[in-house]
Amino acid sequence: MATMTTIKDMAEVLQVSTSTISRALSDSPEISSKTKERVREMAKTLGYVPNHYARSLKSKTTKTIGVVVPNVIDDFFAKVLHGIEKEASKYGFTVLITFSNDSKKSEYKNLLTLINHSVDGILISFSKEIQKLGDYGNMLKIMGYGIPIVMFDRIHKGLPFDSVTIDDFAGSYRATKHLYNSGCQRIAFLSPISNTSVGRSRKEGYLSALKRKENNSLPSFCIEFGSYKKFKELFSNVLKAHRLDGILAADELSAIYSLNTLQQMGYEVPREVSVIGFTNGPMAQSANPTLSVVSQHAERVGAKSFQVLKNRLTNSRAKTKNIVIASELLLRNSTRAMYLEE
Amino acid sequence: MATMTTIKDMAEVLQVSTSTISRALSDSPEISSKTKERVREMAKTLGYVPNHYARSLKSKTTKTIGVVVPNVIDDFFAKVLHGIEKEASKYGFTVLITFSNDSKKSEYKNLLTLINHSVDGILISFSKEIQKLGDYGNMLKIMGYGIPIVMFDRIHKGLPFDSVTIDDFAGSYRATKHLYNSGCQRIAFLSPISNTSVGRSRKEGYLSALKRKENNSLPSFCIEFGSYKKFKELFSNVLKAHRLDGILAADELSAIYSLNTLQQMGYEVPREVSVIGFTNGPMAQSANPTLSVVSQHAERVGAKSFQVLKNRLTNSRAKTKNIVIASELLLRNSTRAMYLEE
DNA sequence: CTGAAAGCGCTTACAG
DNA sequence: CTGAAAGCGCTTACAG
Repeated sequence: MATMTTIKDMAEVLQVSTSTISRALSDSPEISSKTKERVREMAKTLGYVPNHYARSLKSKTTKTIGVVVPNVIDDFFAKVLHGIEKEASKYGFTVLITFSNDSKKSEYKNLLTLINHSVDGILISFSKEIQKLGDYGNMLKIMGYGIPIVMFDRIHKGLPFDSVTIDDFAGSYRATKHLYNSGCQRIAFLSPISNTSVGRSRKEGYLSALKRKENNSLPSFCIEFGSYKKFKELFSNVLKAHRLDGILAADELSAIYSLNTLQQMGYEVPREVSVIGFTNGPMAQSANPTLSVVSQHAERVGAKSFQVLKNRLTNSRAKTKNIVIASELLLRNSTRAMYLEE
Repeated sequence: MATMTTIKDMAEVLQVSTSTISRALSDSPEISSKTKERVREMAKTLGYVPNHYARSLKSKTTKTIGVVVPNVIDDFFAKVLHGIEKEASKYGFTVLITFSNDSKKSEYKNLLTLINHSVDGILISFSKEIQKLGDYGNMLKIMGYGIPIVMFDRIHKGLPFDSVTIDDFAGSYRATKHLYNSGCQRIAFLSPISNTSVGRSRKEGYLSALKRKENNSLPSFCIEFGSYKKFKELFSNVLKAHRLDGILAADELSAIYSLNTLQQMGYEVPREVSVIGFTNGPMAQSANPTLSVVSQHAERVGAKSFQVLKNRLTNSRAKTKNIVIASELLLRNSTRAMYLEE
């Protein structure tokens, strides 16, 4: 901890009370402008920085929020974080970021850490583990502290918190529809996140689109896996067995991996097989051919999440809100031109 | 801020003093095990979480460190952050992360925010702006607070802080050497970070390798740019004008972009042009052909940085340390097999 | 083994 | 316009 000049130090030097210093610093109308001037100057030359802890101990508010996020390696989360930070700093809020690494235990530990750092509120996107187990007992305990919480992306509807998500169902539905409208007949869904709320919605959107196809419904092929270890083998087997001609991937990595695998196996993309992936990340943009994606507007998700939390802070009894950010289908070169108009 | 049970609440319930509660909680040998037992149980049922702020106000130490990093979108920084967080949590430290977005002003603002959050120490990787200007006056002011600081990756040697970097010069030297040993004669260096300490070392490593080639020295082509906007145009012009046959890129994006541009222009990689990039990120791994890279072991850089800071915390007067983490040349398919042994 | 008291750095109602 | 005093939630030397 740094050696800091305190209000008391300044009071001694200027021969006034600490109350006066405190008030002058917060620009209270009770203080004469002469005094304010002197105090400010002193503060500047001494490099005074208010002690955030002492202040919040009194004021019961810290202008600090906490974030619990699965990781920062995924482009989506990295961008969300950027969005949160940018928006928060506009309002003078500091952001404490923690990573759950998709583990329920460290997620809970992080939550507690944030609470004992007296954050004013918390933004959370749940770990794979808690979403898989579906056991939100930890969150009930956390609720006992009465701290405002906003869920984003990976959420749980059973919890009475505000939420910010993208329209995963609709995004997936739209992408699937685009695939068959451009001629695909045997479309597979790839997902390493089948146990998350997000993964489930995307799967439903995919299945739903296949069922609702006007004339005849199309067969579905769900390829779900826990890790990328055996991805290539798994994917190429299904590919050959069912002569797939369209791929919808629930995340960036599986989109890229499927694209690479297809090419290595000698398939031409998009002439023989079309590919659409979720997340408009750097890999999608630099792939060859460039990848058509469902863009999630991650920064906007972050910014919006902060706004919702901020509103919750000032109005704790408002009805809970569930914000949905529209995703966008960005067509690039891994999909064919359309055969039918939507 | 959450409504929390305090030590005082528990003292009332159990009819003992706050001192006893405090001591019981910190497992002081002075307290009977019976009392400890009762207190712990009570703490558990009441969901007691110690107020970190109050504690640090007394103890003058917070077990919290701050990080100032340019961004979290670059794979390198994301991984460093993971490394820091992982290592810090081993020792019960909390990590406050802030982003400078490569701006000198917000970098300074972040530093001050961290200090008034009473972090025990700070880890920093400088913004492009401060490195370009070379004006570290802000850091001198920060030094006035006497807070331990460790620089990582983008550092400034004139400052009396510990540092952790990778061997940028050697990594670049080795990569360049590999390029000409595998037959490249006209090797260019691509850099969007020419103004950073890291960028400068990599450039020197490249130039140095070209000069020291045994028989005859090779021509150098430095392509430096501030943004990727006109990358393609700039790059393809130099490429054609000088018939380049080898590329060393100082970051992941320019490596990928150059690879893509080469292919779009009809060059075969690596038969006609070889490419090596810095950063072993997801793009490099998923590129087609897979990209040979200088891997920076980013997580290790993060973990090591935390360790150095932690040591500094306990021994403030030790000689400053400059740790260098060895980089590694990972050969994949964007470079040819060797002609000459190194 | 336990308690009363002081103090960390601030803010703010109360008094003048 | 300014000051003395109490208190936020904790820790710890001092006393018993």
